Amino acid sequence: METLETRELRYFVAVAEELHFGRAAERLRMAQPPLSRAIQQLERRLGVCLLQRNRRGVRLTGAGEVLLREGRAALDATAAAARRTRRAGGADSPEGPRGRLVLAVKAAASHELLRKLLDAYAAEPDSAEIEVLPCGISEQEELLRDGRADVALMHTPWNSLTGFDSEALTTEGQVAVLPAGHRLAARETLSLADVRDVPDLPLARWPTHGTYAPGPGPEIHNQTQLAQLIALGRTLAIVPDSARSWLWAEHTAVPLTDAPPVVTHIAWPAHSRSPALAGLIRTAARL
Amino acid sequence: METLETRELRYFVAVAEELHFGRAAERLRMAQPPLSRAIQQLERRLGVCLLQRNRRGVRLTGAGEVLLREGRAALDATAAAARRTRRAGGADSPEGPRGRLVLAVKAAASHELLRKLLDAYAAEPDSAEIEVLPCGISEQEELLRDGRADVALMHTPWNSLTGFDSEALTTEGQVAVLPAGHRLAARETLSLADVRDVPDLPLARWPTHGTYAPGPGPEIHNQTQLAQLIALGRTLAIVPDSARSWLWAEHTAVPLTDAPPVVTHIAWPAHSRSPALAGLIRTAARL
DNA sequence: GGGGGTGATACCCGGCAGGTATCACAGGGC
DNA sequence: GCCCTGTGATACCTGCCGGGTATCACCCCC
Repeated sequence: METLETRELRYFVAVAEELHFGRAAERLRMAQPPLSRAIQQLERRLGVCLLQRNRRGVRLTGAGEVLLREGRAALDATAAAARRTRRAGGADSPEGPRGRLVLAVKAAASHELLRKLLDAYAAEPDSAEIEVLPCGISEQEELLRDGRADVALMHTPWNSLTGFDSEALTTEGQVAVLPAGHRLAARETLSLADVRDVPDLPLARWPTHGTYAPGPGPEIHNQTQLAQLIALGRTLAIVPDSARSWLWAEHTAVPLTDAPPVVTHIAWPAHSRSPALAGLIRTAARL
Repeated sequence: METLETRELRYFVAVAEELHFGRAAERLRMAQPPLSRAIQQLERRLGVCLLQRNRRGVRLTGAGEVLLREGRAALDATAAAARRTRRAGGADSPEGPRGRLVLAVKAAASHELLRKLLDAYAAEPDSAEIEVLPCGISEQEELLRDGRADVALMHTPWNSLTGFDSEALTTEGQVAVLPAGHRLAARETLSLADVRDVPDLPLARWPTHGTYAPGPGPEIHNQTQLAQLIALGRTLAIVPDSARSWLWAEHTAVPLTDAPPVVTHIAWPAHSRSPALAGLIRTAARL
C-alpha cells in the first residue's frame, strides 16, 4: 500500500480550500499545470474521485471532504513533528539545557494561576524553560495540534478538550459584569435569565475564526474594548470569577447562580509526554 | 519553512526502531547508502542531530526520541487520511451507498450491547453499512489512529480514551470467575483483596503487545483458554458482569464489591464527524 | 594485525516534479 | 452571430534528486 506524500496532501488541501486550481497554484508558489497533474495522479492512486470539475470552478466530492479533513490533521501532525523536533534540538547533550516548553494561554486569563504555576515549576529541580505564548482562546487548540505550542491552559466550556489529554486544575463560578450604576448592579445575585436579554445591555459579540455571528450586541475583539463598553453602559459580560482582577471602578460584578462553572485545565497533545512536560503537569496537579 | 515529507518520516522511524541502518534499509526494501544519505539530509534540514552514530550501532538523541514519537503520530494520521478517503470513495454519488463504517470491538466483549446497537442503527433511515472488526483490546487505539477503523467500543479502565472523543454508554460491576467447587465460590460477595493472592488460583496473564509480564499465573491468549483453565481449577479471572454470558457450567461468578466499575464507551478520532458516524453515535447515545 | 561488520562516500542513471506553451471549452458581453 | 475571457487539461522539455552499485574508513575483536 503506497502511502500519501506530504506534498500531495499540501497540494490537495490548497485546491480544496481555494476551489480553484489557479489560485491554489499561486498560493503554493507553482504553476497551474503541474498542480492539475498532481491532483489527477492523487485521484488515480487513491482510486477515488476527489473533485468535480465543472468547467466553471470546482466542487468537493464526499471523498474529497474526507481527505480535506483528514489531510489537514495529517499536515498538522507533520508540521508538529518538525517543530517539536527542532525545538528539542539544542538539548541533545544530556546535561545541556532541558528543552524549552511553549505554553499557550488565552491572554489575561487565569493570571493568578499562571503566576503560581510558573513560580512553582521554576522551583523544581531540572525544570525546563517555559515560553508563555499568549493567544486567542480559539487558537489554542490549533497551536497544540500543529506543534507551535506544547501545552496550554484551557477553559471549559469554551475550549473543547477532545483530542487532548488534560488535567483539571481549578473550578470557578461566573459573574455578570455590569455598569456600576445599572439597576441590576444592585442585586446580590443574578440568574442567566436575568441577564440574557436586558434591552439596554445586549451581550457583546466576539469573533470566532475572524467572523462575527449576527446579533444586537456590539462587535469587540479585545478585553479593553469590552471593559470600556461596559463602563459606558452599552453592554454587559459574563466572565469567570477570577476576571474580577481586571475590572474597573465603574464596573460591578454580580455572581450568577446558574451559569455553568468554568474549569481551568492544563492540556497537551495526547501522545506527547516528554520528561519536561510530565514535570510541568505534575507541578500543576499539585497546586 | 519547509515541511517534512512522508518518505523522510518513514525512513527515520524505521532507522530509529531498528537502531541499525542495514536492517532498516532491508525493512524499507532499499539499499543502505541512500538511506544514510536521506537521514543526513533530514538532520541538516532540521538543523538537529537525531542519531548518535557510535561506529557500533546507533543511539537516539533527545531530539530523535521526539521525532520518533511525533513522526509515528504523523505517519498514522497520513495513513488514516488515505484509508478513510479510499473507504469514502464509492459514495461520491449523492444518492449512492452511504459510506461504510468500520467498528472495532474487542472480540466477544459487550456482545449484547453490540447487537442492540447494530439493530437500532440499521433501523435508522440513511444508515451506513457497518463492518465489525474484531480485535484485541490493545489494538483498538492503533486501529482508530491509523484509519483502519472509524469508531470503537472501548472499555475503561482498560482502554485509554486520551486522544479520542467518546460517549459513555453503560457501566457495570465486575465479578470474580471461580471454579465451581472452590471454597471462595460459596461466598455471596468478594473483595479484590480476597482474590488477589489466592495461593492455588494465581491470576492468569494476558500478553500486552506480544509479551507477557512475569508472574506466577498461567500465560493465556484467548478467552477459551481462560475458561478452560478456570474450569480446571488452575486460575481465576476478574471480568465485567456482562461476561457471564460466556461462562461454563463449571464456573461460578461472585460479585466483587470494590472492583472499579467498567464503563463501555463509543469512541472515535477527535476530528472526524462524518454524517454516518454522527448517526451511529446518536443511536448509541439513545440506547 | 587482519577480518568482519558498521555507517559514509563517490559516482551514475532514470524517473518525475516542475516549468512553458498551448489547447479545449463554457459563458458573457457586444 | 462573434470574440474575448477565464477555466482546467494536455504536450513536451529539462534538471534535480531519489535510488542503485562499488568502495572506503573505521572500530572491535579474535
